[in-house]
Amino acid sequence: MALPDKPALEGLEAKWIARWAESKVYQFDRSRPRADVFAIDTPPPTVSGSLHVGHVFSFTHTDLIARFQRMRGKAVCYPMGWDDNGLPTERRVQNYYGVRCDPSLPYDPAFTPPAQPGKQPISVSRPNFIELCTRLTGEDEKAFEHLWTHLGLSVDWAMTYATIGKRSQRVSQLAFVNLLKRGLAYQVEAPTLWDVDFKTAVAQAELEDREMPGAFHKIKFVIAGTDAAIDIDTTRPELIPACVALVAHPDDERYRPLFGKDVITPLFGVRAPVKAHALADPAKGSGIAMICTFGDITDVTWWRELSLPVRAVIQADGTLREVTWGAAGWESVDAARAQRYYAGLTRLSASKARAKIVEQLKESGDLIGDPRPITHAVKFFEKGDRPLEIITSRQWFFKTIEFREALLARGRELQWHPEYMRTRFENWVNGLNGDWCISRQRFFGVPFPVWYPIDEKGNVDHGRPIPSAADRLPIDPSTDAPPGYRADQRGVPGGFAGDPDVMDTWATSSVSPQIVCGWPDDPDLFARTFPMDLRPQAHDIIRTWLFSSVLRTHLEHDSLPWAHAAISGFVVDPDRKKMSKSKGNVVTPLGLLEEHGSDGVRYWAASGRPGTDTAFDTGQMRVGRRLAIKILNASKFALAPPKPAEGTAVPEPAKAGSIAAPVDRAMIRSLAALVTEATEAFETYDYARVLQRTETFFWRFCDDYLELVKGRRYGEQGPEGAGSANAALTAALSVMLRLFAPFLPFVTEEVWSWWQQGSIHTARWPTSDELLSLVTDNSEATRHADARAYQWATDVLFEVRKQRSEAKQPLKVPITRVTVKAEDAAVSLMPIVEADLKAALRVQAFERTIGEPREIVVAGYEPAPQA
RNA sequence: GGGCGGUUAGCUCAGUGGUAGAGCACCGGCUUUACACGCCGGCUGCCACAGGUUCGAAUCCUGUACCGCCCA
Repeated sequence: MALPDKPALEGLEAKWIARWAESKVYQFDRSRPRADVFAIDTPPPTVSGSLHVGHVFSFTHTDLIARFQRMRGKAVCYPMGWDDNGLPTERRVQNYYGVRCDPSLPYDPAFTPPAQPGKQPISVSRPNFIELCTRLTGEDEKAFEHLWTHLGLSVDWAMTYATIGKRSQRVSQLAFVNLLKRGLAYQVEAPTLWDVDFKTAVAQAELEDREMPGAFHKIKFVIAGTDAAIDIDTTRPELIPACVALVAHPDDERYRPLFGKDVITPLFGVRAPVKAHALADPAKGSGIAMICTFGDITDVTWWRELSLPVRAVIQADGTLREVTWGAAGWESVDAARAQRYYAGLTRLSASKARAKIVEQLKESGDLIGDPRPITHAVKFFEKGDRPLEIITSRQWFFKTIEFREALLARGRELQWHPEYMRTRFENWVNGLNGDWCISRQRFFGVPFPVWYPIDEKGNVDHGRPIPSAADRLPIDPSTDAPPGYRADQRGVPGGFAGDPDVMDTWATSSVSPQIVCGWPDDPDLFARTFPMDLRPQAHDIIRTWLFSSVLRTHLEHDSLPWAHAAISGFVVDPDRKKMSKSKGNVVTPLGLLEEHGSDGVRYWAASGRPGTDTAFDTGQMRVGRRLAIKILNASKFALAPPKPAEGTAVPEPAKAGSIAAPVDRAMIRSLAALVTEATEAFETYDYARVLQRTETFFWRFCDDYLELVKGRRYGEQGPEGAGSANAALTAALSVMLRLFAPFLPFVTEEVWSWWQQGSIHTARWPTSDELLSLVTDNSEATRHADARAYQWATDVLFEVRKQRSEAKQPLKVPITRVTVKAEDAAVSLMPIVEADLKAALRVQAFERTIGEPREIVVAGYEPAPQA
């Protein structure tokens, strides 16, 4: 193959993306045994979102490892998944098409969405809605795949899965049915974290604290049977009608006398006991708190541990329900008065009810002073807009809490990169306060493969769920009938009802290893890939994806899902802030790839070690691009035919023992040391070091070594010197290209194709042995002597260059004489390197004397010819 | 409130006990037949702060400050 006259980066992506796809270089060879396989549990990106630089950053890291392992000879199982399941897709579909899902409507096969979303959303049936979700995610997936291939991810696209796909549904439902059989999945009516806008349950893992303005309201509670009163500070006075008790710390002297007594709630006149519990914080407000049904998570704990009654007022849409005061459970010392006050609150949202009740409390004289503004942490659904409420409802749960110790042990068993990320996991596991709620009141998700019998009176019997048979999965209980029933028995007395909910998206993505590895339908694939080798992901989803995956595999397979977890950092602004959504979207990843080249962008991404937040820096991308160009040009030079007259033939690979010149041997040996270092660093996921060391070596190689051998390689010192130099050049180039290949897959593949067979990405990772076998003499004494000679040559090179630069002499002007004074050991090296130095520096003569200190002096330049 | 990381040149970052480093930026010089997306050279530092250990500390220990994050 010919060397290009003027090599360039332009067009390399398009050229190699097509050829790699054609030749299937990244195809997973599933005939290989487990020991030869490296399996990666790639994070499935949310296709309804947009890919941003953070994705490019972290997915590049995974690709570096995948490419390294492939070159080490592993069959790399590197799939891509699409997370199209769940709320983000529903929201996007609603906005994109201007529709909303109404599960009560029948399917309309003729429905087509309007070209432009209208002002009023169109109501569509659940099957129609799901069709739109599928359609839009299909388009999104294409755009994502285009970006990933453009970035050069070495994914086996034949293995792609989607979290809403048939196979994912089957695995997800099957795993659920297994846990149900073992009693590890259960359904219960219990207080649940609830988003009032989305009207869905959410899990602890989806919570976030937000600092919000609020106010302490000091409210008077009369002690029953006395005229005395105590003051309660609360931020949620609207929950006074839901108050079931007061609570203070058992050691709190101020309130100890009240324990066991009752108080009467203001406005509503409800008798409520005063209880003691260690979770009451004496320093918060007045030190005694209302327990309501339910104001926050602590209320739930108190309710459970103190065996308190339920008096819930907030309903699923976030408004206050209707209450008949005086009825059972709503007893009041003055029901008429309670009813009068409560009438003003009914059907108000929590925040409006708060304003209203404050007026009422002022009027009744039960509010002491003015509300005192504070800011406090309020729990939100991470995707929500209003504070979470706690609503009692029927939900499915996976048992989690009883496995706390086992999960911590799994966390210790897992190899984390970096190590300290394990702490995040442990913090989270130790802070778990309940089992994992997996029901979501959504539409586009994996349904629960469960039905319920309807009794003769038409009541749904949730106590006797009918799970699907495993071999029928996946099923949809809203269209399929349970075993032993006919389809027309749906919703009628004596018939059945399908579970209306879908699973938490993490309940599906947490079985991604099982989905990818073929569990349980392809035991051969499973045996070759599971447990997997690597889970790469960002640190913000340790508590969700990593945690839930470890839990699911622990429960299903009693093992870890993977041996290693590599946790990438975030991309941050130069001012250390997390790249904001708006900012991240301004720089489109595809634009970056086009502007700086995929190799350039990957170079920047590869500088971020695992766990380290990395500044978005187009300067580094430009540096990467320049490196790629330098590789093209240096390769062209290194591969140039030894005698230009011989045309365009590229040299043969170097043969054993063909490198004999001391300078060449020294260069090859230091490259061998680099290979050892790089391999070790890669094995410990320190890819950033591999790139940095290789780059430094390569640049020195170009600036010093290439310059030193420029004359010799063309035969100025005879055929032996030329042979050694050319053998060293090709051997070094071959190794450096392979070291760079995981980072700069396009430019290295291009250069490789000039003179090698096959793809560099399936070439053998370099070893120090392959380099050392090429040099003639590796005895201890020779190694030292060669290293000293090379060092001495570069010392002289630097010194003469410096003097030329200071003298402002053009490089083409020959230096007539350089005097060298140095210790004997150095001067005696001159015969070895003098010819190389003369050629590299355009020095006509060296004059050497023994003495110290060292002095290297340029004695004169050839006078410029008169113009 | 508890914890984890970080703080090194103007910027981005290497550097785990032995004379402070790289790239970018900046300044000066140079069209050298691989490369001007280049080459040669130069400038740049109380290694956040305060103590301690040590012959010796950017590096180990203690504390403080600030930045980011996790958990409660």
